[in-house]
Amino acid sequence: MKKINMRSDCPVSYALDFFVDKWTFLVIRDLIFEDKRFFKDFLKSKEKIASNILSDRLKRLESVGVIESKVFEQLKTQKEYSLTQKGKDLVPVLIEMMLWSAKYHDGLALTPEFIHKATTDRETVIASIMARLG
Amino acid sequence: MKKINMRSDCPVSYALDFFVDKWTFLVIRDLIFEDKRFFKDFLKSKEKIASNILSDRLKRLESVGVIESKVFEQLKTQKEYSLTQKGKDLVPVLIEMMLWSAKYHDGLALTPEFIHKATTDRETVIASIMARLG
DNA sequence: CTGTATCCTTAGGGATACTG
DNA sequence: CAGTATCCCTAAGGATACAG
Repeated sequence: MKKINMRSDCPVSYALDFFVDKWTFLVIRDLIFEDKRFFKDFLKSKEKIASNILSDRLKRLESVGVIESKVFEQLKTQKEYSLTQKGKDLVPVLIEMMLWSAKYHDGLALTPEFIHKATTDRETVIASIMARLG
Repeated sequence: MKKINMRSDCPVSYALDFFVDKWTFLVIRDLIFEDKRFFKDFLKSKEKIASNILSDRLKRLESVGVIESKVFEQLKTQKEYSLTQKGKDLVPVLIEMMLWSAKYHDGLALTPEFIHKATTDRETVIASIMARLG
């Protein structure tokens, strides 16, 4: 499992050490915006994560307390993943990343409505996402 | 030079493709919070970036329009690096990363005052950083 | 379906010597 | 001092087969 080496006490560096890889944040994105909960759901994301990598990242995210998993009651062979509070608190980071990307690159999958709303009424947008996540 | 492969039209993925490496964001951090401007300044940051990597990242950041460089008039052998608007617009992303890190990890180099101020009066904090950057 | 294991390739990056 | 070039090593991660 990918392990974290803390390079300094800088809070930026700390965050980077956590998510500087190609996949961690995409799994979190899927949990926040795509309502994905099962292994197979994450596998289907358009960036095409390999199953071994997904397995590794889910384990690591759980080990650092960003997600949690429980047996899915309707079908005991499946595990259901969800965000912890620590994970939900990444919403503002995601939002800022998205707004920056949208500002400087055309053709990304973001509606003008969302961009406008998130820019002018950021707190409300974040609050409503948080509410949806429970 | 490290090249960017865009994996999808997702704005999160887009941002990740840009800064998913150990150094890019630290260079930006140094420009925003440490007022570093010269090659040797970045070399001195506590995470100890190697000169070849720094060289690569500065070139790439300039090529994607996040920083710009100009000959330093007082000493023509030096180049002075600074953030473009696109670079300055990363301030909110940095701030959110820092707050998340501070919330979930003790001992990071952030004052409680800053954390409090940035949490309760985010817009003002961002505005004052932006103002300082010019 | 949920993962795990294996194999293999490549990219990232550390160390360091070097040039203008 | 500002960078560049080289060498080399390791870790990240694709492909894929497989197990419960």
